[in-house]
Amino acid sequence: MPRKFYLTTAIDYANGAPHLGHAYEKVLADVIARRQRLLGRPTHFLTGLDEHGQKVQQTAQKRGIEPQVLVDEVAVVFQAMLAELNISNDDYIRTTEPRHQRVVQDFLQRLFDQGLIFKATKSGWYSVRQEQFLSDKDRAEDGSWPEIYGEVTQTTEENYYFKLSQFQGWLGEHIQSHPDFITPRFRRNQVLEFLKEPLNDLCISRPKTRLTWGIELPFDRSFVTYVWFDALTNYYSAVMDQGLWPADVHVIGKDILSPPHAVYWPCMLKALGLETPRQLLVHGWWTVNNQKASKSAGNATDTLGFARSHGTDAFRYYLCREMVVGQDADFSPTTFENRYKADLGNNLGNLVNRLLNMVGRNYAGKVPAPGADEEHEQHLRKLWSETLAKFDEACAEFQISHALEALWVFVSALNAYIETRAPWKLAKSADAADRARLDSCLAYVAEGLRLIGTLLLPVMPATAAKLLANIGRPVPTDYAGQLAWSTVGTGSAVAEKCILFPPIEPPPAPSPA
RNA sequence: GGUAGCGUAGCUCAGUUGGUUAGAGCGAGGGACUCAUAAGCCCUAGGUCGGCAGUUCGAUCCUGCCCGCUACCA
Repeated sequence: MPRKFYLTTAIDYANGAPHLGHAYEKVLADVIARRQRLLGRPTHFLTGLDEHGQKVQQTAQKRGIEPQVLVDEVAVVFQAMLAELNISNDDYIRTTEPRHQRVVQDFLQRLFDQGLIFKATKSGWYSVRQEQFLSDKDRAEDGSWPEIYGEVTQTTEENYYFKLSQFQGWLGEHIQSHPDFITPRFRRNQVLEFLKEPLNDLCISRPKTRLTWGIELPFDRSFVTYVWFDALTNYYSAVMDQGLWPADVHVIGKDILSPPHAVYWPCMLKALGLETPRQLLVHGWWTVNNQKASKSAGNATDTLGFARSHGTDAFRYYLCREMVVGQDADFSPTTFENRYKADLGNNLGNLVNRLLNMVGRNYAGKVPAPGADEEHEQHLRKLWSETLAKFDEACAEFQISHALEALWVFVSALNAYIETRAPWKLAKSADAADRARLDSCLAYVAEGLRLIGTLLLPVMPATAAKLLANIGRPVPTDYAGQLAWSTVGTGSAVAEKCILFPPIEPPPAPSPA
């Protein structure tokens, strides 16, 4: 039994509604997870919710409810999004759960006992409104404090710190000697750049006088731990009893790469004598219509509506196809509809229907055995092996968009192959050689579609399964033996008609924003 | 201000370890066909490969400078 492949997304912060960024990260991780499972690798896929902290406490206060009540509500909403996107996570961790809090406190106590957590006094400028210390870089040009900070006063506060600086040398070497630790490569360079400056020790606490909604420090109950020792620990706390550590991949956004995931987390683990995760997969951000997605504009949440209007799988396809992992990408209704109509409806969906109709008409709905093996057929088989190689290579680097691009070259080739063979003409011929060509044409398109559907299972699980069902093939649970060109489809009973991607009338255009 | 990178057809981008005609997809125009979700297929884009200078027999790909943009950092 191979060791399980363990991957995670970042846990979402329980303040606000799910938006495109949340959705994308889950879809990307889900595609990786589903593909690993199909490749025969037992997989554990974790996502979850980060529920402590100031903003949650404040929001709860404003609404006059307990923070726990608030996060229980938020958890329902976020989990509903996972269900809607057909995310196959095996577990969902919430940082208010005892199983998590226990581990966080254990971590803190162990580091405290080792002398790696110490208490220090910090004095400086403090914004009461923002409840945070300010530094000189927060000042306006003229040296004054910007309006958003409200009253700013000199304050002195005691807090606990983690001796992060002690691990700087080790971390630099670790990143140097593990070139794949941070993917894509240019993100890694940014972290190395960051490490050229000396690290400060990390403040890990807040006094309860300022913040109560958090996990208490086990060695000083008048403080709670703040942000990273709580949030990052979820990756470990969720699986510590299952022998899954270290994680193979943490899927994260570029905003939390440096320093949290690339610096704090590895150093925390090192200090605790635990292994570091194998890889951080860093994705970019989405813009919407080339504008920064913002809560106030609501544009980032509106995009989730496409999953409902065009189907979850079309939405998943679009996200995967449009974003080059690592880069930022733009979500626009126009490109969404173009992809839906062209890639999905016209190229793929229509191809399926072409096949079904012709098999129904000429072979009573049973896929024929291939007959002629001529240049066109040989070319198609060769193209498939090239496509598969490219697809695999791209997926190994998590470049799902490139993988799909390569696969669609093959989709187009099947459409072109039909034109070349012109089965509607072959069907009228009395020549036995033409009959053999017709056999091959439909057998080959059916086989091509089987392979396409199989490869698409991680990206569009339901649609790919529907495709396979409509061409009379079972849905594989393992890729072994499923991805090579074959004749397994011979004799399969195909459906009469199948519209995988029905035309969607665009909603009446609202007045342009 | 520092570091890295980018600037290629209307749009989104690929590419050339320097070498005869610089590519793809989408959009747009044209054509032949009809199995199909009015889908699919074929043909057409002549774009100073950001600007200037240099290295070279020869640069879009190398070097320098300039302009514009982006990311990370300060």
